[in-house]
Amino acid sequence: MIDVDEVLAALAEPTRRRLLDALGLRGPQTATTLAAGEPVTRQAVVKHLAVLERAGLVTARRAGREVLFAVRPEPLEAAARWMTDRAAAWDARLATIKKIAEE
Amino acid sequence: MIDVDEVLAALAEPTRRRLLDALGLRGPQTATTLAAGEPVTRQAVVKHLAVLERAGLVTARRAGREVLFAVRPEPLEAAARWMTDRAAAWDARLATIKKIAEE
DNA sequence: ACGGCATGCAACTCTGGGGTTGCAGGTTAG
DNA sequence: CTAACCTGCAACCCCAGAGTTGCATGCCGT
Repeated sequence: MIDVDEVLAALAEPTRRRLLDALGLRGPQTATTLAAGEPVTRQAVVKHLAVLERAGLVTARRAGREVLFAVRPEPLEAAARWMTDRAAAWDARLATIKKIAEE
Repeated sequence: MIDVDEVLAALAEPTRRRLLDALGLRGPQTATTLAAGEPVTRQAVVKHLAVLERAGLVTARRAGREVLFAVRPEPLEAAARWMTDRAAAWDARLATIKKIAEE
C-alpha cells in the first residue's frame, strides 16, 4: 500500500520537509499560505504538495475556493519501520561475520 | 553528528538502496564486485558509494589493492528516530485539532 | 620483473526535476 | 454584479547529479 520508494524520494527535498514541518506545526493550510512562508513561488509549493500527496504524506481537502492540505503520519511510520528492519538485519549480519572471523 | 538530510538524500536513489542491500546481505564487497550485480558502470557505483560514505551509511577499508565497503546501521537508526519523532508530533497535533473541533 | 587486475582521476553527455512566468477558470465577499 | 482572490494548467528555463568513456596509477601473484 505505502510505497517506501516514493516516501523517501519525497523526503529527500529540503523544501518538502519544511512544508511538512509547517503543516505539522501550524495545522492544515492552503498552498498559498504555505508559499508565503517559503522562499519559492506558490506554483513550486503546489508541485511539492503533489509529490507529497502521491507519497501519502499529505491529503488535500477542498473547502470552497481553497484547498487545505494536512499531514498524514502513517507513511512516515512505515518508512521508519523499513529502516529499522534493515538496520536490524545488518546488525545481525555484522554479528555473524564477526563471529566467523573469531573462529 | 549524523546528518539526516544527507542520509535521506542518499536513500532517495534506487541504485544506492540496492547497493546497501547487497552489502547488508552478502557482507563487505569492493566497488568492482558490486558493479557486477548492477546495471551500471563501476564508476557510477564508486560515485554512489562516495555519497553513501558521506552520509555515514558505509565505511571503506583498504585491503591491499582492493577497497572493501561495509554497511553501518547507525545513520539508518537515527533517520528512523527522526521520522517516528515527527510522526508522533503530528499525531499529537492532529489530536489537539480534533479536540478543539469537538468543542 | 611483468602481466593482470583493481582503484583513482578527469572530462563529458544528458535527462529529471525544481523553479518561474503568464493566463484562464471558479468562488466568495461586499 | 463585480472585483478580489485562490486554484489549475501549460510552456519554458536551468542545473545538479546519474551515467559514461578513457586513461593513469598502484598492487598482487607467478
